[in-house]
Amino acid sequence: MPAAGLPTPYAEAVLDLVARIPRGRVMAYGDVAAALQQGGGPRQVGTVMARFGSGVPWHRVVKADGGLAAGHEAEALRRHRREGTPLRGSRVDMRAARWMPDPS
DNA sequence: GGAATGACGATAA
DNA sequence: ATTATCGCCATTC
Repeated sequence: MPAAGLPTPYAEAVLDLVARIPRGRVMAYGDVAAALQQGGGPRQVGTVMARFGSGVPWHRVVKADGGLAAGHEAEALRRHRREGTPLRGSRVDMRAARWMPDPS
């Protein structure tokens, strides 16, 4: 596995947050962006995951409608079934599985 | 330093 | 349910 290019500070912030999403829960790309409280948006988070996501539980980051990560649907679905994420067919049940970090 | 890129999101049809 | 379009904005070219 070739090492990824140098992670930007923004990328590190994204990865830190994604790493603490609990088992069986998820965050939407836009949720991650909002929780960071520093610029950026859903697309920026997606770009970071595409480049540096290999080291974090990337399958716990989903689309706002519960859709799984583009290009890794099969893999993500398998992992969610294994860790008990609330699903509705091949989509995550956002109402039940959505997680936001504690404000502490 | 301007243009292109893209694990997205909301809305419209 | 699905496709099409537009807005968003850090990063890359």
